[in-house]
Amino acid sequence: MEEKQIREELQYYFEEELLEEIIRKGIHKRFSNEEELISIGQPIRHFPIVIAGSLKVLTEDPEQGELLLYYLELGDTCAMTLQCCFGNTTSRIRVEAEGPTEVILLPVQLMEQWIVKYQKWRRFIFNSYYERLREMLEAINGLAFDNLESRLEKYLKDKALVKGSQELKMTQHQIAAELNTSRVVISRLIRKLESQGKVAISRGTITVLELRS
DNA sequence: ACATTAAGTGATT
DNA sequence: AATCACTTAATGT
Repeated sequence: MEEKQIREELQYYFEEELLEEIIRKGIHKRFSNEEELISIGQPIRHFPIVIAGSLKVLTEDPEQGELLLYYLELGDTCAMTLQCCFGNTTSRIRVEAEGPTEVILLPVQLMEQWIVKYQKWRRFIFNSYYERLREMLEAINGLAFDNLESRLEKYLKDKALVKGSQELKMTQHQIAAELNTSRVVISRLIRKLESQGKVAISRGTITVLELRS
């Protein structure tokens, strides 16, 4: 993607001068599907702004597996990463490309400068915090109040929206991992959804038939 | 044809 | 809802 396109994607979020700085100081990078941007325990030097595709953010426990928290799409940035910029702590989360994705990586030192310098940046950051917190709450609500069946349903619909396609090319094993459950359980629930006409299944792909959220 | 990997299932906790 | 143990089916070499 060229500079001109980057401007187009981001111009609604930032003022001209800031946009200029983002383009000049940011590193434009492409990631392929499943590629890892940030892993747990890693010190953060850059933070990402998504300009195409999407990222997924997960927590992980070496013993207990992983859990999907939320997605980052166009114009989103990662609150957990922002936290690391201020606190100088290491990452508590893992970030991975969901399909081919393009991001702009900005050095963390710019964060504090820009907070002071640009009003729009300030708003952008606070807004990001709010959005991420809201999504996280949603994830917690799911864990606390939903059974696995409705969690799975939400997960599939969400995934279809993020991917922009109801054809999900992924194994039940992968689905199970992101919901932190076992493949066998997913297999049974998915067959149930199939019998309800909500999804269609074949080896390696699952098609979400009812796309309404 | 054979090996590997994905998915389905009954029984048990 | 998790785990085990096993089967069946699809795909790769």
